[in-house]
Amino acid sequence: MTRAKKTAKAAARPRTKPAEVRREELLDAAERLFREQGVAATSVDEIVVAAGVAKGTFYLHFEAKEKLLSALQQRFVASFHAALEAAMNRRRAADWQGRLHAWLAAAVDFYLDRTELHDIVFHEFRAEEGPRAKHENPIAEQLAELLGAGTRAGAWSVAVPHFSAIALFSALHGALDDALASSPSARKAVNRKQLTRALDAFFQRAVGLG
Amino acid sequence: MTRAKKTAKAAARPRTKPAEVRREELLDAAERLFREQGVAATSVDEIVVAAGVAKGTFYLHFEAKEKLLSALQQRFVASFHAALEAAMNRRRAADWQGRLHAWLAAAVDFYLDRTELHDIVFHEFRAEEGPRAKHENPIAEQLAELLGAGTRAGAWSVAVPHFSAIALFSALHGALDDALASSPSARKAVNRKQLTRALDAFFQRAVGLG
Amino acid sequence: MTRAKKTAKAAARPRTKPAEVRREELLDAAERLFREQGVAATSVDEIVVAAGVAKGTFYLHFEAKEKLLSALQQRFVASFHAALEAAMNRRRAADWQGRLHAWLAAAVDFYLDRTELHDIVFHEFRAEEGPRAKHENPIAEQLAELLGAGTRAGAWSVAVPHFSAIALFSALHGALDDALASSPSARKAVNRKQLTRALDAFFQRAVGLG
Amino acid sequence: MTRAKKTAKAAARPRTKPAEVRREELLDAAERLFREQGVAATSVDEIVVAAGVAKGTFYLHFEAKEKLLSALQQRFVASFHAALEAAMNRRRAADWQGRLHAWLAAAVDFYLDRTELHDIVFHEFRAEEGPRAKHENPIAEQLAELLGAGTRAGAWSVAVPHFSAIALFSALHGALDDALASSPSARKAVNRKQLTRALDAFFQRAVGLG
DNA sequence: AATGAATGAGTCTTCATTCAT
DNA sequence: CATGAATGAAGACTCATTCAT
Repeated sequence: MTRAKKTAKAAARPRTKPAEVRREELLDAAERLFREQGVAATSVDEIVVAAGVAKGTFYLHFEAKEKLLSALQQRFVASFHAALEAAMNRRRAADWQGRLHAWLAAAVDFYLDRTELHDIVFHEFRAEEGPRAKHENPIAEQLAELLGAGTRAGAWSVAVPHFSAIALFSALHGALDDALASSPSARKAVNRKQLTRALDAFFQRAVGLG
Repeated sequence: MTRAKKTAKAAARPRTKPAEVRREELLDAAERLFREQGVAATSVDEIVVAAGVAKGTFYLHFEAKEKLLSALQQRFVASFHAALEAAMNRRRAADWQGRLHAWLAAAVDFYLDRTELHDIVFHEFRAEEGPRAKHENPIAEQLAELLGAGTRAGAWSVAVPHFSAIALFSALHGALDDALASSPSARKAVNRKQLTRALDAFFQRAVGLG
Repeated sequence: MTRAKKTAKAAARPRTKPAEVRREELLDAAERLFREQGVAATSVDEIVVAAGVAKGTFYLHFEAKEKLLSALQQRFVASFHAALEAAMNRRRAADWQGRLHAWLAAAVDFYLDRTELHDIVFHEFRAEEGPRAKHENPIAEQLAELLGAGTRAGAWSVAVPHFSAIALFSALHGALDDALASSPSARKAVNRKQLTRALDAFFQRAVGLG
Repeated sequence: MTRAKKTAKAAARPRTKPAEVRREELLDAAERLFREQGVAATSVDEIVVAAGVAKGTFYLHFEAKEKLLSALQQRFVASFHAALEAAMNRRRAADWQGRLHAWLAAAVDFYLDRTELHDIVFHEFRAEEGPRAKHENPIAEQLAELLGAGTRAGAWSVAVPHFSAIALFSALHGALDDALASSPSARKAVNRKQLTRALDAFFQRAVGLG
């Protein structure tokens, strides 16, 4: 009840910003820190300092640290999804193989360019809504749709698109992780061409074109 | 709590045990707790209580909580590995398809019967020797060997066994996770038969037999 | 949340009200919340939401949360005082015993009907102007006047009215608290008749009529 | 998981003490601080500093700050009770009036010598076990027993000892509070003799000897 | 080998109050 | 009169690890 004291500090600050902007700034700051040090190792304190706001402001925009993580996850998935969609749409609608390849290539790129965030957002996140909440992986669903449509169009044959999509998405993920783990520090040195080619072959076989 | 009341309580306790035994007991206690509540939610305190030893004893056997987790991981992987090996060896050496199927079926069983531990040991574990330590996944390597040998024997054709093994292992893992996430609470109700069949088909295609 | 969406919502609201009205609304909202959850557990935020005003408006009417509590106290005491005055005045001026009894009976009723508020306003309030500010208890003073007047009129004998009033007021308060604490949940089940009779006897003796 | 750093500090400290001693030290430190600044204004941090232990040690002995307060309450009540018992027992068993007077005089003394603690322990304490937990006031019960025994012995007449005891205890409490509040800062200047005499008279009438 | 009292840095979260609009 | 985004000090509590016995 007695918190009246204050210390005059920074002079000119644009005190108030649209909620969306502030929220995004917080998200950006957190993303960077999470990338650099991991989620658990990053405190709310660090986030607010990085975002240039007071502690309380954080809780004005996120109920808890965990909710920020969820938001980050959604943001990441949404942009991943959009990138893949865009890549696919650069091919003709009827070019099924082209679309599949485009999807794959874009996924490899996106993943390799955002490794840490990907991990953070998908692995380091547990808790909330009990164990094993269906993440409702929209990326895999996107692939499933492609697989289903291609099958219906006679471009290839996939019996259970959802299943194959999940399996392929996981395979992709695993292969990339492995490649990353193998190239010690020169993370960027991973041979994308080669990797993409191998995955392409794997996908081809999976859709029955091997 | 007073120094004097020491003799009265629990007279006959085998105060000191061989290091290996104690270590194993700690591992067991931790495994159970991790399974029940997750790693982060389990404190060293709870572990020692469950193992019936004093706090300090923990640090006699493990440098840190993290090391216990590594040990648990190794223990898990080793038994997983052994189970798969055994399953494969129940087939004739020349029965490549049989061995592949046996490996897969055993993996599905092992995984579904030990879900939480698997997660804990593979997902919830980060840190230690920087990000992305090569997990040196022995399970995938085991599969890689099978794939390689089968290829050399002309049973199927897999160009880069290590790559395919990682991809298939990941696909397996992802498919199981997805299945588990979809069957709300009836976790055990996952249709193993059906799942195994789908995975079998996926594996077949992957090795070029689709 | 965006600046633009301001006109759409709740069209006709009487944005500005006379200070007194707003103040009273804030007091009402706070009273309800304090009753339901206690003072400490009620935040200014909750109060303004309940009163339907903005945070800043609170501080337009009260210097601090503490001041609101004081105001609530005064309001409570004033209405308590008025209720007792009214009850007494329903008896003839010369009917001293009747007036004393009326005072007592009204006090019991008022107290039992407003237990939580009473507590909040009298117990849960500390701080402000150092410890032990003279509460300037007007209720006790009202009783003191009655005791003094009755003594001067020869209806009974009380040597030091202020002292006896304080003591009797406290006794009343204590007895009611005890009765309330004893009747677990059926707070309203307290036997008012019986309690009033016992207090009556106690008061009689205290004024020398036992 | 990474809290290994340490700063060498104070050299010779008697690190470990019997739990009871530590607990008592914590209680003492808290009592002093509570007296000086009030319960709410005293942080656990301050308490541990005053007690010369680390933060964690506090929680080794008390589940929460609130529990410390309960413990303090019990300690206070117990010593209050004992002081009154001792005072009474300095009179002959048959000297009922003497015992009643002794109880009263001792209560006045104890109270006036420990005002702040008394307040803290009885007022500033709320919460826990729902509102209005029966404090099971042992002091009042002690008085009730005396009143009952005296009545049975024919020394005076009190119809419902428990009721009268509560009322008298409250009257005592209220009168002392009022006296304290009236003597602005010279708290110790309260005229004990006079106060005790007035209370004595009040008690006399209450037991039917007025 | 074993003990367990002690440590203390670190974490998240709350909330009364201010002030630019 | 009114708003509500922003503040930031303060608080309670946790827990991996150490070390004297």
